[in-house]
Amino acid sequence: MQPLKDEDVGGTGIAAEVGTPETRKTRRHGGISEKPGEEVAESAVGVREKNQNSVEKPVSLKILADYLGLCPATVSVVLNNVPGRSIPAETRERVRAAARKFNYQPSLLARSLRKQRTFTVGVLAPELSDGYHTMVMSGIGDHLMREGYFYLTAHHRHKPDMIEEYPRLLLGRGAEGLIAIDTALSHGLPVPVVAVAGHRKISGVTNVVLDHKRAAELSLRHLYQLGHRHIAFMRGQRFSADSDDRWKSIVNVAGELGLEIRPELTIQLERDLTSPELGYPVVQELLQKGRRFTAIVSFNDIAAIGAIRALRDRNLRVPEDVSVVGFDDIQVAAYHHPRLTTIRQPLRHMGETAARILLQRLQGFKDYPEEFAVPPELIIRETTAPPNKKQLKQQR
Amino acid sequence: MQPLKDEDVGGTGIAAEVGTPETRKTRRHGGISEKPGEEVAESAVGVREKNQNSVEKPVSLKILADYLGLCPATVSVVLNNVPGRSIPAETRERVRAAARKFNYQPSLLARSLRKQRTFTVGVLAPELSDGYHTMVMSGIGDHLMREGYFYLTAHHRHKPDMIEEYPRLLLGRGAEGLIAIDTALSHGLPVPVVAVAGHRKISGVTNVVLDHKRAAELSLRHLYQLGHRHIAFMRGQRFSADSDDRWKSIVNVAGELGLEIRPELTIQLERDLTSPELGYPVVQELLQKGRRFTAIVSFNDIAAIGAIRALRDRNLRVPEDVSVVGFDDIQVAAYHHPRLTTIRQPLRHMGETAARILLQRLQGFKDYPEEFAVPPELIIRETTAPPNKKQLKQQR
DNA sequence: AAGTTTTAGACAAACGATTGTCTTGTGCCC
DNA sequence: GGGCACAAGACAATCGTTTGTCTAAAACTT
Repeated sequence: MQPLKDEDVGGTGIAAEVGTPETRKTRRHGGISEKPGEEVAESAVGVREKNQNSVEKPVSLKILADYLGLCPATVSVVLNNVPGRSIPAETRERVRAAARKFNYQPSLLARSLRKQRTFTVGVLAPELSDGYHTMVMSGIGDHLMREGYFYLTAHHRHKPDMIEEYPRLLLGRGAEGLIAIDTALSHGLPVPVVAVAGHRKISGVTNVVLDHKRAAELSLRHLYQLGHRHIAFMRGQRFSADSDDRWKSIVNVAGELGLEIRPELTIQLERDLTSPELGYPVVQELLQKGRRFTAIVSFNDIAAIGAIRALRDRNLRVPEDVSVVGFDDIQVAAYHHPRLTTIRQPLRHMGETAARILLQRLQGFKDYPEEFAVPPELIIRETTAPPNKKQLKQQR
Repeated sequence: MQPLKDEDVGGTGIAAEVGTPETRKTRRHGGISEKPGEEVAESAVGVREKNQNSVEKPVSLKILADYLGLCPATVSVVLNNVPGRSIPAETRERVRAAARKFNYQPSLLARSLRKQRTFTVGVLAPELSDGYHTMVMSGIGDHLMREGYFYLTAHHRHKPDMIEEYPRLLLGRGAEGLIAIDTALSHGLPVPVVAVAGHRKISGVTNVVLDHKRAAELSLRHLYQLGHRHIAFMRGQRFSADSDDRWKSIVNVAGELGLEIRPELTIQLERDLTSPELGYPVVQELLQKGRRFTAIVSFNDIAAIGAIRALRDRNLRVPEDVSVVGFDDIQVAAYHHPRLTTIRQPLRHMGETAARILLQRLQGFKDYPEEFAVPPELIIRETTAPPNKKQLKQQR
């Protein structure tokens, strides 16, 4: 940091002539001592405010400028390397040294206000605590932070009034764009929006979705090839944006394969749960009613785990008596007993994709796709096997 | 609320004469049509910017003021119900009606700059995707949103330079306080900080921690009472803030019970994983080395699930041959097979507590505790049972 | 009728940056 | 030595609010 000393000397020579000396004399130094050697004294407030250690209260541009005997604009110009301005290298270095010395951090708030850019986006999700949203958020967070963006999170628990209100609040907070996870937006917004697992087509909203057709093909073909013909299906909750698309694809593919979808073997999930309890009572009920089936296509892994528990509790073995296919491939799926056969949604990847598309749109990229489909993957583990002859015989 | 009506009546009579009509006429209307009935016409830009539907570009205070023929300050005063200002009820209503009509949303950015209050806090976590942080975040998010705060999230993957850098960035973004989850802060900050599962004592940082002593008592007593004497222990990863405290408590309680902690039965977790893979290879190794034990005290549920898988893969039954106690009580714990006996950490509650304490401190509450311990709970399920005689006999 | 109080707002100065325009002094050229 | 270009930075407006002060007119007082 010796340059500081040199500059002080040189600076004195030059700067003494710049502006009226009076101007400089009359400038106050905003609380920062001007003698280079002298450190800023901690105000001895005694017991109060003991938590103000290690990082000092932020220094503003103005204070820095006063200290340097420059005007704030010049300091700003130097620190931002604004092109087309002539500032001598010596002054530049002097400014940068001071900025380092006082650990100057520009107020992003003020800068955002001025530039009308916040480098902040809003993320809207129904919940924070379950695996699905969490993985997507993780992908989103990774990408955004890598690109120097921050994000505000809000969750709405599927309540329509909050789904209506939070986007507005987030925009008021300066969010330049929004990512909505599994959220039924009812209309567009004045900023770019990317929806993950959004089902509706809304102008201005890019949908990042799973390729549900392919997913249905993977799971149904798998069961079909194993020999299953009597399959129970779970439909997702109505509030879940994916439910409809996924169901349509299943119906579609079942038709192609010549598989029958029986109403009495179709479970409609209703409860807003993120624990296996979601799948337990509904399968239990199916069994109590004496329904016969050799496989279950679950809406997700969590429900599949609940379903398996319900089967076990009725002394049915998985996969010997009943096969189960999950959906999502959450982390515990591979460590469940038995290991879960499932359709992997590349959730983290979907989150990253959503973030990437949003940032592209923020950078003025106009030619964005209306929909972006991500391919699923069939992960065959231990919960699927050929149907049990005995079970089959009992049917019909 | 009837008083309001009275004012309306009284106000009308007074306010009709106020202000020169000329003043109001000559003001321009800043692009907003002045005829109350006439809606703002969508500028017909054709193909471009089709995403600007439903919510218009934000209207500023100035535009609203111009439209009303008032000055921005007055409008602000009305909308914020600033006390001690005399504005007739008629004008107030006129202002509010206009605000509703144009869906005025104050710029929180500008307001924050002016008031030096952002109602935003920063949340710092190692990861976003695992159950622990997710549950804590969920509690934090709930409380903050309930109180009208927003939060910025950052994750650092335990990298020290990021742990150093992000707090600064978050403060630059206007965070008024910080909640650090499982993060090894090295020093205080110029704002209130609450650490969840932080281990160090740092002035200005309130620690919200689990009562580890109690947790160790619950799990060890339980195993002890069942008859276990040869217990394997997992120590958490060194980067995990909880590891040390938890281990010390275990050592402590083991001493009180007269239980021996054998180095050859102690597993040191090293890998930075959030999947059951964390616990699989380490237990596998223990078994390969031929170590004898009748119970495992796992560092967390995820690792416990991996451990159980490793035991099974060596044809050891849980709990008949080996008992396993987890930690955390994550959602799948109750639905694992067998259902996991574990120590429940009230994670969501801890998150809420952290948020609550932070907000209290932000509101100037000085007398905050340095540490806040939350009691754990023993959840006995199916992975613990009395030790197997045969296993016992083989020992020693 | 003059003085005082109250009312209804306007005015202007912040908050902390960025950026287009102006000023002043210096160096250079012929 | 007069004109010109350029260097170095000051100045001022701006982003959208909030808030303390000020003013003109009206209303009340005696």
